[in-house]
Amino acid sequence: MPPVRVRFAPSPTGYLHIGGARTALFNWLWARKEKGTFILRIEDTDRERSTTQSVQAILDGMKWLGLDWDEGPGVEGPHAPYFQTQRLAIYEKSADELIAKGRAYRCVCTKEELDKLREQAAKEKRGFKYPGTCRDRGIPKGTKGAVVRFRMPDEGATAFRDLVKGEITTQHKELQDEVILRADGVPLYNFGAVVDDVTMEITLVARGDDHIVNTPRQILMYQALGYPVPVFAHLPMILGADKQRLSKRHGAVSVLQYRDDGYLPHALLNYLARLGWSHGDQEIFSPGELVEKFDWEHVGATAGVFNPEKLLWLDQQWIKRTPLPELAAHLEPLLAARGVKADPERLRNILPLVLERAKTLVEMADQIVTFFRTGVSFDEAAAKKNLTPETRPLLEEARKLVAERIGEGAPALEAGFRDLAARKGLGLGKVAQPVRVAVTGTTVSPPLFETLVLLGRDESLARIDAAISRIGG
RNA sequence: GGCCCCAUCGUCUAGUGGCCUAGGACGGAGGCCUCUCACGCCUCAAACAUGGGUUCGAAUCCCGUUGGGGUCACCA
Repeated sequence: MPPVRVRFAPSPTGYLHIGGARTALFNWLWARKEKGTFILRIEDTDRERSTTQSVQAILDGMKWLGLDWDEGPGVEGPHAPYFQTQRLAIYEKSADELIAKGRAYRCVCTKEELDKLREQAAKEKRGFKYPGTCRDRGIPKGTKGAVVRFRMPDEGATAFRDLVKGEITTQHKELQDEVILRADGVPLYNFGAVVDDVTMEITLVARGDDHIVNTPRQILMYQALGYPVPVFAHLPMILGADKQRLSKRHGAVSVLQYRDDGYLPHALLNYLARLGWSHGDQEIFSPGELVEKFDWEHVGATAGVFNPEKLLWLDQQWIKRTPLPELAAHLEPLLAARGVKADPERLRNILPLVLERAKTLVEMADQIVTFFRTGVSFDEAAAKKNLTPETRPLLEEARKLVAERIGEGAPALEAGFRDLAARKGLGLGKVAQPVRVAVTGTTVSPPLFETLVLLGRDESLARIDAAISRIGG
């Protein structure tokens, strides 16, 4: 068996979206598992819609996810260039070959003429098919405005065995002579993809199942060109909650949006992999495990609904599993955006405290900043309920306790507070809650005693004092 | 509409003819733990779309129906 060569071939007409990312992921996984080659090819033949910003956005998305490519933009390789618009000569040569073989021909029918016929057919509720007007006219190379059409066989059928969908057969009478090369030499999708997959020696094509209809046509082109046909794997669509194909209407669909929303790339990778693929009952997979365990047998054939809540859960799981230094690195830009330049050593001590109660990095950052600021802003409702003349004596005693024993560590502080509560005939919660509000401004926080210790003596006392004076009286 | 694909809890899925009284996960409900919030743990509710076959036996194989999706460009 020849070495595995797979590719992800996005068209740069927007950001890298969830569906594209999953296609890229499955290709990447297969390449890495088989020690093959993963190629990134930019299909920028739609000159109207392709932009360099989109190319950059796709590259950035891939990099953030850790889907590194062995050949493609930036790394090049033996089949460079990897932008289709830079490969025009190759398509022209292939098209000429096809014409010489009688498998394609030049055509001067205008789009306007054809659109008219199409409209007419629609009005009469008939299917439209290119009538083959130019099939045998022998229009020569160089004719102004001439496109190249592929000549589809009139009879018979083409079948292939898809790795996820199984046997798929298409009758040739369903096919029509489609344009493969525009007058300006820019290829259309089916042709460009085939020529590139051939020249780049692609062995397996994994893409969205919206391409199933294209596959028989492409197979016919491989055959006409005299090349071996790769294996195909058509991945089911990703749907929104309304079971419609996932789109902007469904909210966040850009991979980089998830980065900005505080998701870990491993979490998104994990989620995307499990959406359409499974390995028994296992839910959590590191990228390494994915590479090790991925297989086509367990890729499902059913379209899947994107479930943001499960992704959120996975993110939380990955926050808990990510090594602290790595987590700190992910957090750094978020903290910087909040005006905090965190001392690494201190941050490392704080992380374990907030890690358990955050589902995203954004939530974590929001919980961390209080440790690096002086003073606190009070949640009105929390203050009103907990910072009252009744709790003032408690706060004063708590202050004394903190002043005396904070140096002994969190367990000692806790013992002291339990003592205090017992003396007052109260539960620990009754004493701790006002102090929590005093120190954090809210009723929700990491464990109080650890929080105090991490805040340090001076800041803890300052905050308690501020709370007491807020009560006044 | 033609053609193609798909069909297990609300969602992601396990299941490849007997191990299925259909398993896991998210979400939901209840509980335990507890200084708050989380985490964790326990329990519960929740599905084989439908009708025919094939077979000793079907969630698993075949056919129809229904439902959903895709595609019908000089877009990809």
